Amino acid sequence: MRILIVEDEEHLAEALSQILKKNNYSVDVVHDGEDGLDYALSGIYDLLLLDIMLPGRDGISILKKVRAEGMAVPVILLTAKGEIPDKIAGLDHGADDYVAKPFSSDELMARIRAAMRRKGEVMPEDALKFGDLELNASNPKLTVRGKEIKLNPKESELLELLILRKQAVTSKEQIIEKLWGFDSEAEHNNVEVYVSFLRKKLNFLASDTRIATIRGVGYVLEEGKG
Amino acid sequence: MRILIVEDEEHLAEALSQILKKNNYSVDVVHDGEDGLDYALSGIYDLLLLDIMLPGRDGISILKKVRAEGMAVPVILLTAKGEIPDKIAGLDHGADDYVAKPFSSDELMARIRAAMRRKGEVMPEDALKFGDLELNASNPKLTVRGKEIKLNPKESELLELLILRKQAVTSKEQIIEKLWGFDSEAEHNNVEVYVSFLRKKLNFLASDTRIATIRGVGYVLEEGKG
DNA sequence: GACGAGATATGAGAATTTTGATCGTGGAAG
DNA sequence: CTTCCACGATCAAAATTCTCATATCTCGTC
Repeated sequence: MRILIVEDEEHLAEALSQILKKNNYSVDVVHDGEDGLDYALSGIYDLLLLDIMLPGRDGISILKKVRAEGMAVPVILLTAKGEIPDKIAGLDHGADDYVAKPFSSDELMARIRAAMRRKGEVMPEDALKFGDLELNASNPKLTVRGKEIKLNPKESELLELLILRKQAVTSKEQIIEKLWGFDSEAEHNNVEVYVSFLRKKLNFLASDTRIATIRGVGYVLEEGKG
Repeated sequence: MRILIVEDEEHLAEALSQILKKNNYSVDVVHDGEDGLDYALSGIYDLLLLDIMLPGRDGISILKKVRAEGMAVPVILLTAKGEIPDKIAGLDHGADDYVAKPFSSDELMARIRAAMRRKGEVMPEDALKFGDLELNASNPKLTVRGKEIKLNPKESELLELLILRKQAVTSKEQIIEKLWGFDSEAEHNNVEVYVSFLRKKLNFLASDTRIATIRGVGYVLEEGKG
């Protein structure tokens, strides 16, 4: 995945580059609009990150040219506060999203993923499996040998976490961080409640897989009967 | 709020500094352990962000010295992956938290807020006010001239957003970003529903303040009768 | 083996959030 | 001045999440 950043503020460009590299993207940075257009038209990028205000040629102009060339590459515009009117113009010209400065790296990453997703360049998530379980996380439901049942979001996230961690025991703290965010004041009992919900559904599906309690430690998925 | 970063990796230090400044903290950066200790002991910082691996003097050593001086300043340790054992040692020596690299800016900010909260050096959030409204966001309730009513979390976040933005019109998109996260697929109608909830409560409180609809644009708070 | 403390499980109900349907309204188009 | 339609408001019901009380289990201790 290769991303082009066109941004004249050196500091911001550097910060962006760092963030993206940390997330395993290849990054090229260009500081002015004319160069930006040249790079953009090269066609080697999987996503363009364009500042709107730029020396030489503004981001929207780059966007227009790129689209005029028939390129479908996802584009995210960076806008300073108070540039909201530009937002509309940008989206009209085929931007996939805009991000208002200042933004968090999480936000940026999520928007990048979202933009790529929208373009159909999806990262094909394989169904999550463990033993006889098959979890469809996007439209949460759980299947065991053909029989299926709907999960609600929290149940789904919990099961996903347990499946991803395989044999590793997952502590309640870890579960709380994932499901409620580490800031939260969620109680241990909340975890117990959702474990209980899941067990009920596993039972309904007559699954061989169980959620085992490791007293004082956490929970693990276990296959086969005990 | 003044924060000291002791981190030898220039890039990371710069990124951290950016993030913190964006969040309205004053930041000083030091790249080596000995200097770090000197700065830390100056006592002017509200929080220390210490890398564990450092040239000169490691983060845990700095932490120990600081605590030995009787300083209660919140400390967050930065650890590389696989330094988990250090984590325990650090927490034993009086660190308030540790953050494993790589981390998101959101995570860092949240941990910083949490660390400060824990130390009781709370940012005394002045009650949010607008016109005759007084919003207590932590234990969500809304007061108008003595009369008060409980808000649920989403109502409170919505009103908080509207108050913080004062005269500025807030779009539904912005509201969705704040209340549900911009990743979400929440509908515009969700916003309308919560606006409706709030209006009902404003009405109940006989407030002079109204949530005005700017058709096609968003919502604003307005004081006084029309 | 009996006992007690802490940890875990579960059911029921309350609170909150989300969905869907329906009704109203402002403003552009004619 | 009408008509029409996208946008917005509201209500009721469904779904989900959270809370609380109570039951059960595990393990160390006597």
